[in-house]
Amino acid sequence: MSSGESFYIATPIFYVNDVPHIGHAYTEVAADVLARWHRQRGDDTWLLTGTDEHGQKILRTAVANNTTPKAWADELVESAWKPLLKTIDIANDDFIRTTEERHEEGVKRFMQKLYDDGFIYQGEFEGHYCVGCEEYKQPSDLIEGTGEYAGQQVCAIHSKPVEVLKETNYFFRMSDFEKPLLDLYEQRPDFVQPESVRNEIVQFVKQGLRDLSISRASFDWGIQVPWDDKHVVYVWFDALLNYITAIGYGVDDEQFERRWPAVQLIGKDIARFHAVIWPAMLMAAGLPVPQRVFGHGWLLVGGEKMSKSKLTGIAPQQITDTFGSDAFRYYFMRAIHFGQDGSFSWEDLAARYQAELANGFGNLASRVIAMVGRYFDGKVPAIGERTPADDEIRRIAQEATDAADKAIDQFMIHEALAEIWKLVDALNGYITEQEPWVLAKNEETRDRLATVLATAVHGLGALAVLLSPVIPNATQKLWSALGGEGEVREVRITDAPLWFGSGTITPLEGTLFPRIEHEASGAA
RNA sequence: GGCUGGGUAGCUCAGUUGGUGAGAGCGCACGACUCAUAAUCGUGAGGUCGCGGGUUCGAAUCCCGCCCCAGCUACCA
Repeated sequence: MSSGESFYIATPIFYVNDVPHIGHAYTEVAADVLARWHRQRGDDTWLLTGTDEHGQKILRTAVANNTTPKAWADELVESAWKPLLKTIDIANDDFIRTTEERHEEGVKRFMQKLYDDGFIYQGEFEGHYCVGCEEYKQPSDLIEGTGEYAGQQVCAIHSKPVEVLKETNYFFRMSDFEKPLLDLYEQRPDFVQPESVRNEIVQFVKQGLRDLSISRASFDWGIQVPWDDKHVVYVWFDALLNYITAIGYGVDDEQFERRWPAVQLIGKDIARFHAVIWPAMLMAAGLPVPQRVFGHGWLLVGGEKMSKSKLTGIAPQQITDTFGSDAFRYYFMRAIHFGQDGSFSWEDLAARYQAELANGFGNLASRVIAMVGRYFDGKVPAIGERTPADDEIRRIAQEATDAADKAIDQFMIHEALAEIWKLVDALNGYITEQEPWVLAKNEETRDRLATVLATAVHGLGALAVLLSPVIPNATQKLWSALGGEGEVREVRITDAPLWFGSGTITPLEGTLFPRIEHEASGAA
């Protein structure tokens, strides 16, 4: 694609009360890979992530921990969430917290506008309130009572009748947007992706939309409704707005115009909020809807959805401690068809690490670098007369670059990697067939040896550039070893197959991906 | 119940608008090679394409029914 375009990509913001697990990390890595790729394509790229810090749940846990919600959130942001980004090498451009002033002011501005324009009205929210749970229950959470409560609907947790309570709330006229939303899905089939998520959303909206209660008066940990200080904004309404408050909605028009609309990467479980409520809010405010909302699948552990409530959550650090962040990033991007659910297992992770990263890519770098060192004292030789085999390597490098770039455009990260890996395999095969160690035995084939090794070095350089968005650390090491100039992450993707470095090779310290001796499975 | 996906080699998965003997990677077996991280390269074995019907000259691919798995069915995020 052409360069210089704006590419603003946002991840969902973390609910601070959650415990970071590989699901969070997965979304972040995917967004980061896309962002890094676009940067290397020369696009005007911006990656946003952050934290969602309001709501009753946080207030409660803060109180339970004898602290204030703000202090509680501060603690979690510093101890859990920012470290997570570091653990997996996320190069985000901004980090927004919903307790920041820029966000709170933006939310108030947005609310006021919708209120002034008649999209918000006061109404009565009626719900089934369970005193035990201290919250409203959905009809589906209720069960038929037994014993003394026979015939009544009772809370499934406390087995006691729920009270029907009314609360005066502010409502957003979401029902007004049923038709516009359906038109949007119709006119822009790729607005919600992948197809499976889109179908769910379309079906849902076709069933009809109700207005949305967007304020709460029963607690105060949230952003005040500008015209009524007894109410705070419903957390989701507040949280969704981070995508625009972070880029200067209402205060920095230049920045806003430059970035918006965003590409939004989410887990499919929150597709409804991002593909229904969020665009409806934007339409009400007269703003463009996101460029695209992409809902990726879940990580399945042992065939089940990994979740916070079940104990299947795995901390990213468990993996990076053993395999490193590059391997973490590579594994999840390669092994899982982006958009679909994918299974995670320690066995698969270890197997792919070994077969693909260590034996495939890492070893390729080792053997090439070793031979240049041995046969040419580390000086990358000049290419002589080329044979069809040499040209074929160039062709594959070019093809991998084009195909990967195309795949990234469609968010098919796994496919981009598969395309790039064709070059890894081709180079390993090329070296085996050309037998440079045989050529080295005879002075008459010295020129041929030079051409073969130079071709291999150039291929490795292309790989360093192409894989940089996914495995930034190993590729930088390789790039430096090959004598590449500057930072590999600053080399244009399209220049990958055109790198014909002829400098001096500095042997790697150790290997790119060292073998990992057994007991790799930290958790059985 | 309704809706959305999925059920293809031991494992993880590809299979466009139906068409030459159903594919890849890993794993496994055998062979080649030795530059390299006991790495690499080649060859091979392995499948009633969930089940039962139907349409068709021909279906993993279309239609009907059924079974199994997962998710969604809105205001906790």
